Amino acid sequence: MDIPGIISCDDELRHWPADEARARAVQDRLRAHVRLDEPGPEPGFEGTVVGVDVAYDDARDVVAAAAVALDARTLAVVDEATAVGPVSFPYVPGLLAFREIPTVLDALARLARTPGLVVCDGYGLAHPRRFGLASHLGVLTGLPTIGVAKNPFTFRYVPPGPERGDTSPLLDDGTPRGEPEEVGRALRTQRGVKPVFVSVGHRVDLDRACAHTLRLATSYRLPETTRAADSLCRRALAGI
DNA sequence: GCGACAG
DNA sequence: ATCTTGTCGC
Repeated sequence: MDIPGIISCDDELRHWPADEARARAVQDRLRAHVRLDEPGPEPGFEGTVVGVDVAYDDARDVVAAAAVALDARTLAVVDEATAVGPVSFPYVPGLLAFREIPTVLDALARLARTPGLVVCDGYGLAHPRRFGLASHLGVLTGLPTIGVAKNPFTFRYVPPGPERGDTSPLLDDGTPRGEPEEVGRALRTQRGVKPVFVSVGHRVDLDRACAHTLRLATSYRLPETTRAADSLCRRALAGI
């Protein structure tokens, strides 16, 4: 596919941080490129919604990434791609992107079409430095991205109502002035089931991020994009 | 210093 | 994320 690339991916990968301090500095630098002023594609837009995910085998130092493209209107799978690579960074809360992004970019590059929206497994704005993996992937590729996570990380939320589509704010209480800040939303995608945690990545607003997530979570708690990508990267890892 | 902590 | 069997339920 064609990567619009707000930031040159190749350049960024050559300068991949060697330690945690440099990784945080990279986040602080790239954060300025996040665009929060665009609504993003409408749910059901003409194009593809792409789910990305990775699976690890730390013992063999291997990470497998998958990108699965669904037709945004019908949710039918129209393309799939995988990539494998070395585990380039340890797991450190707040630095997850450095572990996943290089291989995810390889998988994305193998798709035939440019995604209209990328759905990540994790956070975007809901991050200690407001630059989670969805933001990071968005800035490197220039693509609209959102983050859908299974856990609230360090943030607080009051459980949303019990019905599908009910939401409540995801709050950061650790702000400098002590005033809670909404960094995302808890979204109930199935009646009576634990919510997912949605945050903005790049070039999509929170309302649309939630609308897309709900539309993609047709029958299960998680969006079909995430389910498909999770399944594919596991199969890819098992096949090595 | 201690505990918590997306995947 | 990953280590891991059976088991309860629709």
